This record gives sequence, structure tokens and C-alpha cells, in this order.
Amino acid sequence: VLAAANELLAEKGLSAVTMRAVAQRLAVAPNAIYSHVANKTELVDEVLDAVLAKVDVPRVADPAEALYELMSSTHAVLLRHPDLVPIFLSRQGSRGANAQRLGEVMHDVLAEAGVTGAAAVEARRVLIIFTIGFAAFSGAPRDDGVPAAELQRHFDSGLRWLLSGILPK
Amino acid sequence: VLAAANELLAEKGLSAVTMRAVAQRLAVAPNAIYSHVANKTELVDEVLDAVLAKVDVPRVADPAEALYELMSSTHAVLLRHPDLVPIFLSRQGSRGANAQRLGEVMHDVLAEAGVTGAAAVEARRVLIIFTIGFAAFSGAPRDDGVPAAELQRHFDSGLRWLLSGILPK
DNA sequence: ACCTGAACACCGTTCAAGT
DNA sequence: ACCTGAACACCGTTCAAGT
Repeated sequence: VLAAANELLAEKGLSAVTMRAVAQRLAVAPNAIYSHVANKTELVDEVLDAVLAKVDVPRVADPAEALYELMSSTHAVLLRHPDLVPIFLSRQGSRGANAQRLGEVMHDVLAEAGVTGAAAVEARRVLIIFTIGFAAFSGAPRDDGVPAAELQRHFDSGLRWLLSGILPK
Repeated sequence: VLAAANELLAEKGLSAVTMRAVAQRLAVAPNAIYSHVANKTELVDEVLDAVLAKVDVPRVADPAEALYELMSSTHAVLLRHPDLVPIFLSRQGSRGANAQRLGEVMHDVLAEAGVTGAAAVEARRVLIIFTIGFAAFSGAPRDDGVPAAELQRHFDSGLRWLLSGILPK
């Protein structure tokens, strides 16, 4: 079921992931899906978390650089699924297993950099929101002519600004 | 038509803004709406821009403080329409008249602060995305117990970090 | 445990026709 | 210019029933 949903996502985007389409792909009646998943929200949540599995966890010594790479990798993965990103943003609350794993990685790296406690929670939240938010914006269908490379540079700048605000000097 | 759509939004949220519901409120057949609007996307775009009319444009001398207040006001307005925000983020490209007006205000204030040209475009984009992104996250239905005041503080911190990165020292 | 058939209460949109 | 009636091609979800 989850596999079928992910295939549909990869092939035809989020709007093609309907209960009925998933059922059809499995050569089964539409309502049969409800034997495996409570409702569409739950299905989508699982699909979302599956995407996060593709984020690379960096292994570099410098914590500032590790954070930079972690957020860049997340940004890149999200850009490959533009239609998912807005839903990501509205659902976010460390739901899935992969989301939680990434949250812990961030926590550890921040601790290495000397940021702990409430400051770490704050830093993590700001970085996550900035990253997902930027991906949502950049991945949207563009009617203006802004090139992807420029958006990428702006993401970089913003990320650096935040990191230099977050990390102790 | 637009008025009916905005009423529905205010009363019952975005999901209640359907072509059929708007038609019903006007005591008219569903397809009659298509005499006044090309499709649902166009309707929603107009509803979105109407919301932006509520943002206060600050008139304080210090450009740093003006930017802070402008973004805070935008954030506050967006938080009053949580279900709209994800769509905002995915549609953003200076579409509506109000969005454009706010963009120009930001441009002017940045110029006062000595930020012009490509740097101004970059700063504007980063600030807008951060603000909308944070509103999208904060406005989402919370299953975790994070209090609104804490999210507000984190928005503030992030905004200050960005501003100190953006503005010349 | 997993599936089907049938139905309910919806969507956005189009087309031809009326005034 | 603005509306209607009727239809098309969809949705998510539920319920009773079958294996």
C-alpha cells in the first residue's frame, strides 16, 4: 500500500496520490485501502516521512559546517518533491520516525557547538522552518523568471545569517 | 462573489471556500460563478491578496525597527488565517496588488538602511520566506504542547538573527 | 484479516441553451 | 453579460456482507 502510494507520488505527483488511484494500482476496490490505513491523512503522513529518509547525515568535524550541510541536504531533498513541501510545513511536529531522527542529529550537532537547552530547541526550530519554508517557496511553480541558482544562493545566505546568529562566537 | 468567498473564509475556513458554497451563498447555480472568475485558483488568489491588505505599514524612523515591525505585523496577520498560509507559500511570486505594495515598502526601507540592488532582493526574499514559513508552521494544528508564546519568541529570535545578518554594521 | 458492492455526500468544470 | 439544467469525471468515506 505504502509502496504503491510512493510510486504514484514519484510518477505523477502528489495530486495523483488518491485512495482510489492507490487501490487501482493494487487492482483492488477503493475501500479496501481502509483495511491498511485509517484515512488519507495517515497515508500522506507516511509518504512524507519516507521522503525524509533520503536526507544525508553529514559526518564532518566542524559543527557549524555539519549544520550547514545537514540543512542543505534537507533543502535539496525537499526540492525534489515540491508539491509535498507545503504539507510538510503545515503538518510538522516531529511526527514520523525519520523526522525524529533528523531532529536528534541536529540536537547532537548543536550540543557539540555549545548550544543546549532552550537555545537548542529554538535554534532547531528556526533552522527547520527556514529550510522547509524556503523549499516551499523555491519549489513552487514560478511565473516570475527567477533562476533556481539564484534561489539556491539566497537560501545559502539566509542559512549563514541564521547560523552566525545561533552559534556562539 | 469575492465578498461571499471572504465571508465563507472568515466563518468556516478555507475548506469551506468551494465554488459550490460560494454559489449557494449567492443563491445561484454553481456554474454561474464562472461568469465572474476564470477558475478556483483565481478566486483563491484574490482571497489571499485581500488578507494582505490587513498588514500594517509602520512609520518609524529607524529602518531596522521598521523592518522588524513590518515582518511582525505580517506574521500576526498570517497567524489569523492558518489554513491560508501554506497556499501563500506555494503561490508566492508577488502576485496580487497588496503583495506588491508590501514588497515595495520593504524595498524602500531596505534602501534607507543602505541595502540596495541584488542584496536588497536577496534580503527581501529571505525575510518574506522566513515570515510566511514560520506562520505556516506555527499556525498548523499542534499535537505537541508547544505554547504560542514560545513560537512567537522563536520567530522574534530568528527575525533578529536575519536582520543582523542583512543590515550593515 | 482482508476484500467487495453499493451507496452517500461531496468536488471542479463544461456545454448548450435561455434572458 | 449573466444565469440555468444537466451532465462528466472525479473525490474520501461508510456500511453491510462475504471469505
